[in-house]
Amino acid sequence: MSGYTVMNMMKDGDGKGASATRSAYLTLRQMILTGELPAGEKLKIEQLRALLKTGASPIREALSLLTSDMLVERLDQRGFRAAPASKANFEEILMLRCTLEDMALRASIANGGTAWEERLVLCHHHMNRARQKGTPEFEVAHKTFHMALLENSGLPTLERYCAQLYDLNIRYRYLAAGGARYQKRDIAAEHKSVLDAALDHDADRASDRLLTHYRLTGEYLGQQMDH
Amino acid sequence: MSGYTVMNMMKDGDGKGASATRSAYLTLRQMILTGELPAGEKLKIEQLRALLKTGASPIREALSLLTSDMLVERLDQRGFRAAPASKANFEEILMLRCTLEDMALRASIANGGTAWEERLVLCHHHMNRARQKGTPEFEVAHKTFHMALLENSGLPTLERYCAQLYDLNIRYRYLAAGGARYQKRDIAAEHKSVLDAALDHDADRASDRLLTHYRLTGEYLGQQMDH
DNA sequence: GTGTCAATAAATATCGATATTTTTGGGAGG
DNA sequence: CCTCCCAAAAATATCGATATTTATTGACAC
Repeated sequence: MSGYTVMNMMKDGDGKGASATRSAYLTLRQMILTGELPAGEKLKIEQLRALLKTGASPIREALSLLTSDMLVERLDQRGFRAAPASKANFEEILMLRCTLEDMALRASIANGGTAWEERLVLCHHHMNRARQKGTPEFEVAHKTFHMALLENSGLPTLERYCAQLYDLNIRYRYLAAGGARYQKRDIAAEHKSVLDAALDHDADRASDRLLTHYRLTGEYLGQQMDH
Repeated sequence: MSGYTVMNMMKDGDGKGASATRSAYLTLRQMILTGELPAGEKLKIEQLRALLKTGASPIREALSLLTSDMLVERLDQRGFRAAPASKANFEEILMLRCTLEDMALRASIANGGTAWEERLVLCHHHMNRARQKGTPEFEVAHKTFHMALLENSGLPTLERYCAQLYDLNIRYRYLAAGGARYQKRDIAAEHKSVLDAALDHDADRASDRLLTHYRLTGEYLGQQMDH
């Protein structure tokens, strides 16, 4: 799954050796997710070209790709802007996540398999380790764990939607709280209970724990957004 | 909602007066949906550039945009290809459509409103009229009607997913049957019963009729795909 | 035969310059 | 004082050429 050679290592990762388009895509994506490029802001090609030190073509292409992720809007002949944010949008995303992840998680559990279970355990372990290391590492591990829960569903389109919605939700975490500040809740315990239920093949319990996890976070963020 | 002037009329429609990117986007999209560009086929820039008589930049950007619709895959540093098709993908799409359209339709009905109901009646009428006119007109009107059912949900992200999945499904209609050939079923009656249930604010009945409509079509197409 | 490697051919990706379009701002006319 | 319209400025969109990268081919060694 991750057999790197010196040569193709240049094309993965965070984009240092990748194509200019991919590099720009990853950078801009991060900037929008973290709010460094605020919601609704006009994205001027020239400005971004200077910022990323690359030509206009990679920028334009990256912005077109970000349209897939609903992080950028394209206004024909009038350039691009960072997708606007609103509480209504936030709540829609939360609702969709609950519906779609429920479906994906149940399918994953139904498919089962030891390979998947082991991957799950490993991702969970990595996530806990990453908590000590720092925020960016934890963010990555957190997403990996959540996606691993769903990635046994055999439903790639559904998984894609879930990944998209996950990112959109992260964006609201930054917009609302200015970062990945967590609350008093015992997030680790919530994750553990989802993991345990999944390993027990208890779809109802796993789904319930997962959705509760999302709804609690959603409630917290919703409050933050009201100031 | 559709206040045209001579000036901005140039930027809508099928792309004659629109930007080269938009024009290329619409053309390529149609070609992929109808199978003129077969599933899985390599999409060479030079070849498309010659075909659409435009530069490489609009082509590349259009292909990047088609990535949003899951109609094109991007292989970093190796160009683009039309998204592959499979029966598994077809069935996933059918399943997702049923789940998501059910949700959207119920939300639309819950919101209600005479404006929406009138729009529905009108779209249904246009669709019936278009049946006489010919296939392309009917295709447009058919999609418009189906989307109108959902476009009162107040859930734009969900609507977007539904529209995407609708297109992906259309593609399988062309792949399986070589066109919009309909079967012996009385499609018109199926549409009418969805419309009536929606106008009655009977969400359960409307959803049942709509999903039955999809599943019957899905069954038929599934058979076609087995040869 | 068969596999490897280098040279060649093909295709992609990117740049820099230019054409087009939208936006802005400052009068003239009402 | 407000509105409309035209010119200037800014920004987008597009082109054509070039640099990079990947795919292909054929010779050579094993």
